[in-house]
Amino acid sequence: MAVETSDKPNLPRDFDDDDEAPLIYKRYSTKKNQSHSEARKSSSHTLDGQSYRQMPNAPSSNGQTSSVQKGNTAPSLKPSTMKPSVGISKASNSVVNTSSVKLPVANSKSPSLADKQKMSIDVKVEPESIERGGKILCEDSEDDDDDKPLSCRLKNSNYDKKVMSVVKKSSEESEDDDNVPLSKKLPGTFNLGTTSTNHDDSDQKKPISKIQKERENGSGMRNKQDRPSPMPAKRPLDNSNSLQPSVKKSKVSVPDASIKTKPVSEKREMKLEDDDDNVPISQRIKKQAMSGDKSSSTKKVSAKVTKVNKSSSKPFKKQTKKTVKKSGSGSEYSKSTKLLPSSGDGQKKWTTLVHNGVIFPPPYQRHGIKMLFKGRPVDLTPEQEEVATMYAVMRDTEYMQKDKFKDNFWNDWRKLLGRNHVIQNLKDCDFTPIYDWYQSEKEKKKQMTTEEKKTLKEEKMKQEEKYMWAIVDGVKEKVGNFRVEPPGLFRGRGEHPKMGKLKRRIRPGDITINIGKDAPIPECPIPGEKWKEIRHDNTVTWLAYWSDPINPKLFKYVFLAASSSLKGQSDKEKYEKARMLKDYIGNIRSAYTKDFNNKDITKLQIAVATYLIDKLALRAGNEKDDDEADTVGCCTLKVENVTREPPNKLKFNFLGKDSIKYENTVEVELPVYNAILKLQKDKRPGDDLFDKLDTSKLNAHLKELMPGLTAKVFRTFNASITLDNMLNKETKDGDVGEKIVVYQHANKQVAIICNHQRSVSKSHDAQMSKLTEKIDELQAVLKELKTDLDRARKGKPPSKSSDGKTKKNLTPEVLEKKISQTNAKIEKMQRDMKTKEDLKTVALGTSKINYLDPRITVAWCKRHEVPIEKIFNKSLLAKFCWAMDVDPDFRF
DNA sequence: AGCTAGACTTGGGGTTATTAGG
DNA sequence: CCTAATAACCCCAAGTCTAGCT
Repeated sequence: MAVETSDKPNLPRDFDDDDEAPLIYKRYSTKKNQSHSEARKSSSHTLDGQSYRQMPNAPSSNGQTSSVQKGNTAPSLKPSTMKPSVGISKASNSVVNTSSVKLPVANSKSPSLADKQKMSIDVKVEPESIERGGKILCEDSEDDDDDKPLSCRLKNSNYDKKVMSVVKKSSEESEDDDNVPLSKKLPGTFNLGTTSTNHDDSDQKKPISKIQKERENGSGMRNKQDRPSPMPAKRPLDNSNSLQPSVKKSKVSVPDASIKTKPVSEKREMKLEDDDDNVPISQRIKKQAMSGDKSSSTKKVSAKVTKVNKSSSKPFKKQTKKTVKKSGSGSEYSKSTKLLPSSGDGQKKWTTLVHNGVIFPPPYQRHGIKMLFKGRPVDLTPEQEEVATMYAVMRDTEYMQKDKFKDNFWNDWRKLLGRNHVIQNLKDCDFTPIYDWYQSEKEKKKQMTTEEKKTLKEEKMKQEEKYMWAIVDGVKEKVGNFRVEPPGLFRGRGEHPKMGKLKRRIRPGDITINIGKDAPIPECPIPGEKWKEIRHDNTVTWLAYWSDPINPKLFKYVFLAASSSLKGQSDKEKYEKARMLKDYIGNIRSAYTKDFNNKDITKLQIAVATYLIDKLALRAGNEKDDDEADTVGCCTLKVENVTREPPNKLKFNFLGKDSIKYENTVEVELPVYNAILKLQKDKRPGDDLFDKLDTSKLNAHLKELMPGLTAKVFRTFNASITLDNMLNKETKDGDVGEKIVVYQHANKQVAIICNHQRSVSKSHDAQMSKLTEKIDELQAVLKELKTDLDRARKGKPPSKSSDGKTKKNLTPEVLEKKISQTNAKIEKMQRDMKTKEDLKTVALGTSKINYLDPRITVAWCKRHEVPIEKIFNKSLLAKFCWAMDVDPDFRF
């Protein structure tokens, strides 16, 4: 279905954009999907249909894959495991991965989990695969799906149904292909996965059959497309949309195949995940064994191991992810899923990369409002005025109370003013006129009609549209931050030594662009200027960078958005690593526990530090320069940050990342308490608690315990395992609302563990007292109702209301009902107040975004029929599209 | 072995959009 | 419908960690 439409296509390119543009325009969802798919790959549209078909095939594929299955019932895929072998020959790796096929048994097609699995499984995998069937299907079946809650989709039943229906259709269209192909397909896909990156080479090397498949799948198409992209600069985007047709034509050979049948879409290896989970065990075992050896063995050995992992990890990339998206709508979520190109090779992050560079903030427009110096208006040049305005506008912030801020500002501003300027100090400056002007501008903006605002917004959109997308390996992906940071006064957090300094304007000459070799170089948007440098480095993911004007040693990067395949993949790898820790944590804990008494002071410090990182989820604590705020993490804790409270408690008090205060008193095992005592002895308050330790030593040690293990993995691990445990322990039967409360409660525990705080909103107190007031009012009402009830029972008329009016004569029954209603209202308000007070300093969002494996949440939602969108907002859904088809039984 | 540049993740706050309350 | 509260999203600072160099 979709396919057909896609072909039609003529959807204006705009549409495509829209589609992708996530959120905003859903309406086109259907189309979008199509377009979307198209965009991703030329072949894609056709593919969609195919993909469905594949599903059916899946079973057959399974058969093929059976070998895989043999390996482990569970999934085979775990690339990671494979890695070792991989290390040997990268190419092979990829292939292996592809096998992703996991599978499920070939059970019947009954819709159930099996189907789902199949879906995911399915297939073939091509690296480039596009979207996953599941979503697509859904969309196809119902355009409106977009609007519908994901939950529906997620739910097995729905999902299955859709799938099935789709399948049928697909099958009807071209069953044969599916069936036959599988065997062939599988291999082919695999290869693709690996080779996908180098089309040319791969083709040559690949077996013919594989190649054919590729073409059929469309992957081949994709490649082709990619190549073309190089040509025109902008075209790429458009191309993606329109391309297919053109492509087909252009590409002679391909077209037919793609168009016609074959479909096989590329599917992704979605299932990989599941497989991984399952599979992993075996792998894990292996790993453990290895690790064990390592630990015992010399460091060298361990080191080697680590490397292996890394290499292996890379292969992961291939796996695809799946996308949730629905289809077209993919627009909303990520778009494609594609797989990752990176093949086994070590570092390659992409093969083709096309984008339009970055957009600059508009030039300064002078307002001409004169500030005062010693009460007299002062003339300023536009440059001077711009900086004065930056300062004037910050009048209401806390920075204005800080001398450091003012000093730094004055130093930089004075350079612009010059020594002999009328303005000789900051103290006698009066920025009020500028401040007032700014306030009135703000007010004007506010007063604009919604219509005007809308127009303005659309104009901006139009301007920025071309910068919002990049095409990575033929797939259109959202760019994260394509806007160059505007000039301003540096707002460092905490007592930052550089606060208030002028962050100068960034110009094209500051910016290095990274782009595919064949891609058109983005036109410099500022006439007469040019980019600093153009690079074609496919071992990194950034599209552009410039050096931070405040600290030239630092870079500011432009990356793809969180919803992109590239980011999704690394996100998934992060969680897989954390899950791996689950298998090692027992040994790690017993190992450090033993070392609490170690005579070797370095070992003792490592043990205690690891304990704190594990138990308290502290950050590693890198060394910091003097020109940064003075904050600490585990390795940089000072003696004064830890207070012993006999007999066995430790009180922590320090400023962590972002100068957020960490205050916590915890009971610890006696050996730890004593170790701290020992570490503090003979040291001054400002000395390092762990004077023999730094993050590199600590991480080096951790890597001996588990491949790839670093300090931050513990945070991810503890956060996710906590969520998983709490959800599974506390979820009871009940309505959705109650289940959500359970989720939020678990989420809150995680936030507390990670010390994710937020500042109390300015209006918090006001809001609380307002609530209290309302409760009081209700209490009064309640009292009155009770009085009236008494009177009514005695046949007396109601009491006079407070304002003296007479009330209606109500029956006791009615009054009783009102009383219970009021009581319920009061209780609810009290509960709300409690949660509000409870959460006033806790930020739930950070852990959701960074620490909680989304698969835990998705699986839980599926199991308990909670619509996923009740937990994840649109951004999160897009970011976690790779996790959406997780098996409901998934456990972290 | 230690150092540093580089690259990428994590984080809170401010702003804007959406929903709730009246 | 209008205002207030809440949620979503953007911004960019501040961490972590790796790799390559000496």
